[in-house]
Amino acid sequence: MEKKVQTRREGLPELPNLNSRKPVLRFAPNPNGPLSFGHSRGLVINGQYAKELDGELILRFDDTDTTVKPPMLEAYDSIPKQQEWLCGFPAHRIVIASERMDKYHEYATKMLEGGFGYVCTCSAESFREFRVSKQECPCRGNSVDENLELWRKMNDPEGFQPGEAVLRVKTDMTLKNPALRDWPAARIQTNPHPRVGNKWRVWPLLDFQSAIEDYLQGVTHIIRGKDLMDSTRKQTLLYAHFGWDYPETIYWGRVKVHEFGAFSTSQMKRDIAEGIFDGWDDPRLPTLSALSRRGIKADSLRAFWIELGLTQKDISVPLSTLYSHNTKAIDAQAPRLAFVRNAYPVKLSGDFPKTGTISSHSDTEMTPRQYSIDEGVWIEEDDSGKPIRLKDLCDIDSTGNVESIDRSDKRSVVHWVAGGTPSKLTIADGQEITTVEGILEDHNYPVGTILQLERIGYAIVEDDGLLMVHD
RNA sequence: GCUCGUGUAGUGUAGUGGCCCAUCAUGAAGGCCUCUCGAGCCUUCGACCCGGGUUCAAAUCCCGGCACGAGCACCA
Repeated sequence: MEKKVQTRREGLPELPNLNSRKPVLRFAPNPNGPLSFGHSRGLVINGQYAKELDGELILRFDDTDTTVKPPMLEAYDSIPKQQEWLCGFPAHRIVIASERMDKYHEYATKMLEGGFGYVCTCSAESFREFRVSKQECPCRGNSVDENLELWRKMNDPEGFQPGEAVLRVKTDMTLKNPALRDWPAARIQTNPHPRVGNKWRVWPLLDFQSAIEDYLQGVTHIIRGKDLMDSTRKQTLLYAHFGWDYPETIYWGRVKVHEFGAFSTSQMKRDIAEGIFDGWDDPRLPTLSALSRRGIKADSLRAFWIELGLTQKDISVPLSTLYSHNTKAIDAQAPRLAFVRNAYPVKLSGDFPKTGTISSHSDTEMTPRQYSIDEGVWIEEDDSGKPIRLKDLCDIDSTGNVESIDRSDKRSVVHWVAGGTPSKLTIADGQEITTVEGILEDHNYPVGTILQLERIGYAIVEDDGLLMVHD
């Protein structure tokens, strides 16, 4: 009897409702800081579809909140670079919401003129009561002219102040889902925007800004977290008012990575300012710059997210899954080198080859390492005091007497360094960071080379030592 | 509380009524190879949340539980 072979879908699922179009996708981060691991999912998935289906990827800066999540100017430069690093191609279009404010105002006005939006002067608290009790608020009955006048007052510095008025989309106060009842579309913010200053006073909220921009850009497919499901429903109601068709929408569930605790961009920003972390690329942080510095390849992140796919399940994955992809990406190019932790000197006596070469990689062609032994070698303290085999050299007893050149028994094989240079290995393990002193075999590899430290794991060469990549 | 969503091996994932006593990866255990606790190769372990129903046939459809998650912001 033959074993039945099953066909298994590889890669991302087919994009629904494509109808032989070229898809237009978008990824819309808030530029209140550089990109993190969490953002990489949106970038990888949207980017991958755009690439595979010869479509377009729009990188959009959703920077319409100057109060809670004020934009960070450097992020407008760093995000496109990181996007290109991660996706392997630059975004086809870059859209900056704060530069598109005239459009959002235009459509806000159209909404008021069309009678499906209104300016609400209720307080947030009293509107919450209306929402819960399914009652219409008094402002809902404003005439178009009244609304246009109130809208003018929202935009007038002499008029409403922040919190005194908000623009709402008229849906239906009796909708089953409370989140959808006459949702807010824009509010007044007087903090200056780092890019456009005080040019605008009324700023759209995400659901309105994103909905209008997706329409203007011709987005065909929106792929995003399922926490935004209600956003889709709100925006669909707005699209219906305008007579537009909402893009096809796909969701993914929440991903928790155990090793990355709860990091938020704003919290990281505070902690860096306070000196708890060295910078955005501190190896303890889950930012893309930190991951890249730690030797995680863009290919590995792509493979990781594509493997997780697009299910709506909330999942929890260990970082070792990402590391396993990364090992495949780096192993063939990682020269082997010895780093002796807590170096312990051993004086060798007897006959052994004082100079020679050792392979740098058992599976690939790579320039071999050369060694030259004066009178002794360094081994790890943990390996001392017992008969051992110095890898690729000889068997010795606990005192350093050479017993055999060929491997004579099953004693453990340990790595060693002749000469070498004091160095340190930095290991970031979640929030913990430790440094191990040791002796590193001499080498000429430039900064950025990923090595495999024998019996330890992969590490990347930095200016002032080694940074652990992973086991 | 209301609303929405999800439940396949330890962790992820394939599977949309029969090809499934369920795929692949990772993990764990063992072996081979290799003078690394690396890579590669081989073997083994291990799952359809529970209860009903529809059907000749259900992981797949329906109903009810249960569990978990998210939304109900003048954040994104």
